[in-house]
Amino acid sequence: MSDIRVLVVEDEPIASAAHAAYVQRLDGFSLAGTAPDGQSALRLLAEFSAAGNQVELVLLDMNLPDLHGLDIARRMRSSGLFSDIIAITAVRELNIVRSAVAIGVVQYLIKPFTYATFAEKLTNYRLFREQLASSDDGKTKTGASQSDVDQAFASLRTPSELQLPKGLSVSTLDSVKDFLRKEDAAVSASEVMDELGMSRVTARRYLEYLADAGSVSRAPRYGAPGRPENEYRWTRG
Amino acid sequence: MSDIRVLVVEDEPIASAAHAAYVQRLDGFSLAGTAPDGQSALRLLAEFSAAGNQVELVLLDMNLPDLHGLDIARRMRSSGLFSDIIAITAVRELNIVRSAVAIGVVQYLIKPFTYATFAEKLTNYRLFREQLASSDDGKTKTGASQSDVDQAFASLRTPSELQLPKGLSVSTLDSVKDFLRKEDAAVSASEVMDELGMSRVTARRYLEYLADAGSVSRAPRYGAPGRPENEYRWTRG
DNA sequence: ACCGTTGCGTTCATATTGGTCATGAAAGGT
DNA sequence: ACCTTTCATGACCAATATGAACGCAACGGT
Repeated sequence: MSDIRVLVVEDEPIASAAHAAYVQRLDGFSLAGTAPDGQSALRLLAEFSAAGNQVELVLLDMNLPDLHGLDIARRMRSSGLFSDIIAITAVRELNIVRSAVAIGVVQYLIKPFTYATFAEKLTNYRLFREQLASSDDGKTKTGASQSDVDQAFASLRTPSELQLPKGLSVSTLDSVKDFLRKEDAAVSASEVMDELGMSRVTARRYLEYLADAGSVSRAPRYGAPGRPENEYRWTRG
Repeated sequence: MSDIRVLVVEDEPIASAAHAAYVQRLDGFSLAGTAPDGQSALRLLAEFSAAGNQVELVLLDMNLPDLHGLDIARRMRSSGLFSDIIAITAVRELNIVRSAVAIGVVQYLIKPFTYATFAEKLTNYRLFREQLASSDDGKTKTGASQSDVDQAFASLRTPSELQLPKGLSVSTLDSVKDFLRKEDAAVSASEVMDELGMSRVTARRYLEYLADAGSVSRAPRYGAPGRPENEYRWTRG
């Protein structure tokens, strides 16, 4: 099966490069191009489409200099471009999620996100496509059943857990990530301990994992007596 | 919360009446109208929209005398109508499912279906909307997290309790659900075991199923030595 | 410069629970 | 009655947060 062609739409150069690198790193996907704003994204999509080289998936940042992501999606649909869309946003507004779903957004990523989260969403999307393709290749004359469709939709939600190192759990990692995203400032292990009600050792283990994974930066905090305390700051996005 | 306004688009009079009756029978939904073909559906939608009375959900048959369902959906998007769509079809073609998803079809029903199946899909959709509304009503300053969004998508796409997985029984599930609803606080598997007199394994299996189905939230309970115990809290209703 | 003080980093054993498997009982079909 | 299927159970091993103990790095006086 050929790769899924992906267009990355993102105005910040650093984030754009990161997302592009993520795509190339993932099996089953290939990068079709990148666009820094809505106009060029629409132009690129039209060009690819005219060349019979349709982009199948768009990673669409919702906050762009010229157009809002929802507007871009609407214009895509108006001009007959029906690529699938994964929305990426930093704003935490759930009410735009519904509008997004209505125009065919299949997944929703909240910045900043780790590579693991990114890979999970795209892999789910690929599984969704593969299930649709495999159950309908003409061999069975019965065709698709309701449960086939349900199963395909189910793979589009998020059960595919990534491989974490021994000793770490998904839900705890999520708690820590959510807390770090919420705090703009750098936080120490003790602060995470107090806020989430876990032990210092546990908090530090997860922060250290995130630091190794590159999602957070780690720096010592000087000025107070005692051994310097590490502080962690979210850097993804 | 006000009802979700639904438009039924279906050419066969008998089926149309049945679907309309189904909608009226369901809590949380009200029937906005019915249309026998694509043209009148589009006209009705435009009229409602102009009257500030936008239809929020369209039950769209894919095989209509004048237009294919996909075409209707495309024209809706082109004319700025962004109601959500549940597709209904008798043809068993999975490859059009992907196109349908790209234009914002949120669910897919294959004819013939029972009322139970119908109710399941619409209820999932309603829960999806409610979750988006509740997590974003301005009370929490943290905003939405990735897991909130994931949860909402899960309830949209998880086939819920109609076909129970092997090993689960309806009556036991009801006991567990009743107990969870009664308790406002989060409960652990052990507490369910003690209270309902079942084994821990059984209690955990049902709680885990409800967590996957999106009816309860699951979070580890920190603070005590030993492996953290999961606690479950009812989130529906 | 040196040294005691301070408080976090790091390691390890421990306490509990999560998860799986084979078993047993009960229900349903033939 | 016998067989098949289904669901709950107990026992097992694996997983994961905790607390204590020790080491380490900067601060602040001497």
